[in-house]
Amino acid sequence: MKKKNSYHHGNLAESLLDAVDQIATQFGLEAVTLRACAKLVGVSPSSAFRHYADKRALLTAFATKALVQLTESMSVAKDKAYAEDKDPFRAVGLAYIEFAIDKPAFFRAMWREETIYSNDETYRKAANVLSRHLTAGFADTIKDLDPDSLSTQELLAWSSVHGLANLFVDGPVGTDDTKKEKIQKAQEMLEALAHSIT
Amino acid sequence: MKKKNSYHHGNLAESLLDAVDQIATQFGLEAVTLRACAKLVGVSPSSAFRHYADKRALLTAFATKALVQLTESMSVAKDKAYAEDKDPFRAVGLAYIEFAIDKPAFFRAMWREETIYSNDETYRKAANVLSRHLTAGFADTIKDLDPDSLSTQELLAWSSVHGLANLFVDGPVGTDDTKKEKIQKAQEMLEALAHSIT
DNA sequence: ACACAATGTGATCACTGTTCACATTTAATA
DNA sequence: TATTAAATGTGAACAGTGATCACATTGTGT
Repeated sequence: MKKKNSYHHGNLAESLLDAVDQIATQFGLEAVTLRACAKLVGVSPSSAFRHYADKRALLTAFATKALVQLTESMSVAKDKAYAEDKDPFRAVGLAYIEFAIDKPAFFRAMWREETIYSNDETYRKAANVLSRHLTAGFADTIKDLDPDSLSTQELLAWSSVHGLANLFVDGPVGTDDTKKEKIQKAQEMLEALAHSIT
Repeated sequence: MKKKNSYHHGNLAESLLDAVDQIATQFGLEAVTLRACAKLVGVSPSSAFRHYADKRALLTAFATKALVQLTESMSVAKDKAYAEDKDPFRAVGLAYIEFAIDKPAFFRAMWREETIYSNDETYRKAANVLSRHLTAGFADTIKDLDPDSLSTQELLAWSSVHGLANLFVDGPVGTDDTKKEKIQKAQEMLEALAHSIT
């Protein structure tokens, strides 16, 4: 990770994203400051603008990274489910919720329209990929006629999973629960949901 | 609404909440500024601190107001459903989603842990009342053994509704839809959900 | 009528995002 | 290799932000 000890940093764009993660994880997304990120990376505040037009652009890149990571998590979970001959639907749904629990900073940033440029091209592309992987994860349990538009079943599945993740991260559900207890609740919900969908 | 034209405003605490609503609705929650609120109300910036310890305290009050309003909306919808001999479950769920569509600023502020004092007493009280009304709205269609803890069915119901509301407000679902189209999707989802719960 | 609590003000502080002329380094070209 | 151009980092500045505090004004209870 560390490069030259001299004038040029070498990997500033990526390092700034790490700084955002670190600060957001520790103090919350609202506490993320360009200056704090710069200081954490060991660089002057203004240097950030060589890589990101805006603070908002930086957060957009961060949100994009979150989308990619979540997609990856779901993909892994799905493959694993297939390999172990388990239900991919439950696995993918659980991966979604687990991501939110494990990386709340990323999860929160992902869809926060007001703090990112949601029209940014790479962001939109990542969002589309995620959407595809979501429906693909459901593909074996849900009849999907049109892969480009969400069916009602898919919408129900996504909404439930997304809703529970949000209730865990920002809402009043599971506040005093351990991670295991949360996972337990999530599994129960997915169970009930699976019955209504299959 | 307008009071004296003199030194004392007369209703500053409440007026500031209106200002938050107005600014957040027009420019987004992130654009809400103490100074902008004060200016909108026609008062000096520092006067806000006589009524709210913090900017965060102001936003907490705003979130509390949102909780109360949503509770009221669901309550009305439930009563209406009973009066018209319709399914209260669908009515309450739809009210939740419709609130998010109609008042995104309130909806967003409601659960944003990072920008409010979620331990504030009146906030917690309002959150509890909402939680009760939610489960009460489901009461006729969902068997509820323990009214103090959410059953799996209730959790699924709340998650779905909350998730779709979030996907509409901040996420990638229904971005180009009219309100009617969103409502339509919501009803379809609730329909599918009702089948799995009853 | 008077004192006192409540409420609003203006000046001021540290901090934020952002800009810009400038410094330093790397890469490309001759 | 020597020289130039592009990329990248810097420091000083700017207006706008939340917050504080002594002070000004008004309302209330005795």
